[in-house]
Amino acid sequence: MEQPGEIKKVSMAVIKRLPKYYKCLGELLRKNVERVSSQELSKLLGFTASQIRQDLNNFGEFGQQGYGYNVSQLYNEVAKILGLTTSHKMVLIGAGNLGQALANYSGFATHGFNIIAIFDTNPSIVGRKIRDIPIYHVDDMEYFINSNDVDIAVLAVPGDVTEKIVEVLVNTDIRGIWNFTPTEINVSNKDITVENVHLIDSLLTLSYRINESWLRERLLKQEGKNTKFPHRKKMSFMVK
Amino acid sequence: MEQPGEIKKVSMAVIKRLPKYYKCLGELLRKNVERVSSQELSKLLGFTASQIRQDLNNFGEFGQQGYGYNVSQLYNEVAKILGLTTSHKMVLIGAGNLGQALANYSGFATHGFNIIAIFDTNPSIVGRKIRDIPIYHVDDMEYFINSNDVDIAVLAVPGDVTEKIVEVLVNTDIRGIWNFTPTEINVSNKDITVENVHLIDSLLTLSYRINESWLRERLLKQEGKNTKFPHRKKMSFMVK
DNA sequence: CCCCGCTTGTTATTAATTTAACATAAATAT
DNA sequence: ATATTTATGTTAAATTAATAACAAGCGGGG
Repeated sequence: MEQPGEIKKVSMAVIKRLPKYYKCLGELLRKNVERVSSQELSKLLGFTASQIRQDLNNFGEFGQQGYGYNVSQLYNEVAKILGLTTSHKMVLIGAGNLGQALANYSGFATHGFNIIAIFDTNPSIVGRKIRDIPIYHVDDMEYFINSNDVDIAVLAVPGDVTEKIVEVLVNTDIRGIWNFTPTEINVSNKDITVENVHLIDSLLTLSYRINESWLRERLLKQEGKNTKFPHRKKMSFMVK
Repeated sequence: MEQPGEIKKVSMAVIKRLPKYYKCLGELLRKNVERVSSQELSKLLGFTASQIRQDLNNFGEFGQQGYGYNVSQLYNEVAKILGLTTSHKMVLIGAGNLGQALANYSGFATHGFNIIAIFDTNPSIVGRKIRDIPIYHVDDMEYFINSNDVDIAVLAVPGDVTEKIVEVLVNTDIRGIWNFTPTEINVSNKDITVENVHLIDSLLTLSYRINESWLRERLLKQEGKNTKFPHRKKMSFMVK
């Protein structure tokens, strides 16, 4: 069933839960809680105890029967899994509204993610600083990234220049792109990981769920799924 | 199998894809493409044609055999499903870095989401405006929301005041909360929908995936899953 | 020292989601 | 007209994820 050297792929569903574990364990640690069972975690997180045990077993055996998990140890293990043992250097690209907000936000640094430079094209801000972080011209970005061991590029530029920036980034040693632009990024055949933050999608999802109750009524009125929407009776000609 | 009046619940997996359909169809519409098949959509979106047909059939029969979908009609249907036929009034709570960035972002308005007021407690900004949007004191929020038919509250306050704000919001006619704070919101037994945007989670997920290759090596070195981490040999006593 | 209860890691079961298959109907070409 | 192609809506199969079940190991108490 399982080849000796083969490692089972961790599903995205599990990966998405890892930050929740990490944050929850961090809180327990700050409260000086020493041990925790999967059942206790279940109550705190809202996942089933079974799921928690199975999630963690993707990465190792961190607990002990009859005891549970040592909070401090498990926290450290999850931190390792998430790659938080070393700090990460980031550059921020785009110092518009969102970019400035990200630059000013101190929450990332507490987890070891530090913005060490900002890049923009606007001559009125290039040369200035945000919270001691220097703003350079985008033209200097490629050189800077390669010579400063930057891990992550935070992309907060307008959608229409995304492609141009990505073209530059794929020629650098960057490992990940945190993409706040509305443009989807496809980096094929490169070992660059992309994480998209599409705020509009999130808002539209919220809108759907707000609208859902009304939608149900509409569907009911139509007698369920068997309603036809014959959108055209006849069409003289058609453009491909 | 299916009761006459019963409506099958639309899964979250489907809902999360709706914005992608909406955006893709919008682009086709702007390019004056008149018709599109599930196969063509498949290429554009990266989902299988089968999945697209099944997703859409959750809401009705919008296509025609041998023809495909009329782009304009399908776009309008998806817009209806997402609740985008009427515009939405939003209030922004918290005019810090992120709040200001959100207030300045014009992208929401193009989809009919308008921030009509901002609330904060900082006396140095209360009374001022951002892009013509007035900033009021949080104390006036409850009254404002109820008397102005506000649909959505955008929450961009520090995590430690989230609870206080939510306590006020549940007493209003608000329909949805778009939560940018790191604090999870649980509105039990209320018809308020919450959408969380946890940026830190997103960053940690990115970090995991960047770290993944290294992690695989580590797991391999340990000979897969059979490695024990005996975290304690002996423990004299224990604090619950 | 030994038993009892607790809690893990893992296997089995169930549920959900995705993909494939196909019967059917419209559109186009002959 | 008629045949052929196209592409849907829907049912079936396969895959993936979540939950439940349980054997085995550790801790605590007598």
